[in-house]
Amino acid sequence: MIRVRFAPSPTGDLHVGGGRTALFNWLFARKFGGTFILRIEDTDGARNTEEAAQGILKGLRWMGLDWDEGPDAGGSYGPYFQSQRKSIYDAYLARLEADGRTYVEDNGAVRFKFSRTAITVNDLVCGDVTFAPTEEPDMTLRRPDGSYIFHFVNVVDDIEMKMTHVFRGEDHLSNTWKHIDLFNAFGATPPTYAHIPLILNSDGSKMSKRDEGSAIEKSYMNGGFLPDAVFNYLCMLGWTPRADVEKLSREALVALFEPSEIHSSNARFDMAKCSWFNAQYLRELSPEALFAVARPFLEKEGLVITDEAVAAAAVYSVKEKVSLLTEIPSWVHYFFREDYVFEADVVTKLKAKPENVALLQAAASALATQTEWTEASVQTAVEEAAKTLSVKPGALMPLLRFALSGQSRGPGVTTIAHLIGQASTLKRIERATAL
RNA sequence: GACCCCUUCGUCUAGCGGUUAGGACACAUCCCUUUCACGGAUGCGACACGAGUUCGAUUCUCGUAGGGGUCGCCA
Repeated sequence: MIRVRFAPSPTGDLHVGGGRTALFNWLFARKFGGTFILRIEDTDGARNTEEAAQGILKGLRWMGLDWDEGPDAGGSYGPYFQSQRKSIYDAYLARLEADGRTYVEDNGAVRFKFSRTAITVNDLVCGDVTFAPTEEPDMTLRRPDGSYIFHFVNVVDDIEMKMTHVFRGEDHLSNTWKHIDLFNAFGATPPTYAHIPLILNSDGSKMSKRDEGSAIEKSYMNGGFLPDAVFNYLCMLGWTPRADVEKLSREALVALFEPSEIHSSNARFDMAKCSWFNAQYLRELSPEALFAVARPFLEKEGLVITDEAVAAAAVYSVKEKVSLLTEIPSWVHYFFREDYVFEADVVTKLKAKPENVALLQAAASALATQTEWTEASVQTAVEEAAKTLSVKPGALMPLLRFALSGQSRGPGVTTIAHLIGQASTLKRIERATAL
């Protein structure tokens, strides 16, 4: 039975690297019917916070990485907060002490006597990596205040929680021999490791908090991304599924996941490609689904939604023009208010030719006579007006767009007119001619 | 400083001794088009360097350079 875990330390927001580590563990568990455990490594009381822990859970849930054991999920190997497992660590430390593998410093810190033998890490990604007998000082297991150090609790919990595989960042590879030394000291079999490459900034430097795309909540949840898109993109960073396309569903990704295919070289983060994935997922959303995810971003920009059907249709009309949900408000704001601002170049274009006012008034006259108000009837009215004026409809459409939206880009003019209604359409044209 | 991992277009990558070195994103051009987009087509563009091994190296070996990581009483 496969058991894997994601073991974050709640010192800050969920990082994109952590999110991907959790993602690979999750894929592995789901593919092989294993158990995905979430363990909070909060042994450093000075740096850990409850908010950070909650933030991590929130981020994981948003990404759709559900855990089978852990906080809020329970399980037979809890508690899943290391801060609540002190008695277990005390018992394990006692075993080491009984075997003469530890010694106490003057100030009370407890150290582990390394075996100082060559240790080989059999890694699913990096292959066999052998570390020569170490010359490093013995490592500390317990601080003078009685609290435990990461390496120790990490190993003890992996033994206690019966982990079979450990997918973690490559930054841990250099320390893995220490963990194996500990497993050996306990007479336990180490799990199979898979150290995944790190995610770097676009310039190749180390990605850390504050860098673009580094924080799940700030960059993605609040940045207008869809969970599926982020999930898909992160999979492509360090792993190439054997498929002929890159856009793949969660189900497909789970089915395709193969640990040995994970790359061993670091990957640079590319926000443009991540956004491209988002655009792809955005476009396949239904009007209702798109409106549901876009709504918070609309309201955040102060747009007041009075008619949900119209609002949903308005949002849907621009779905192929945006990549991120955060871009939607600027594309649809005029659907929600009459006092929209005319963009500078629009005003310029409207005033460029004196006859524009007459053209708009002619269009308004034709529009005013329509007894039913559909996209087709709007189209008909504009064509009639154009015919009367001996111009092409194409000469009228841009002007109407400027008048109805104050912008030079957007959905089809007939779509805009239909959605805002006949009265508003006529009022907006009048307002534009008065500029 | 020591040790570990890594190195194909700008980016993510395919490739597992013989290929016109393929794809995706980005970028450029064209088509479509009432705008902006979408979509379609085309183009631009890479094997870090140096030795070996071999009939033949992007591919195997070694070295160099470069990037990343670890060496905490952080995780």
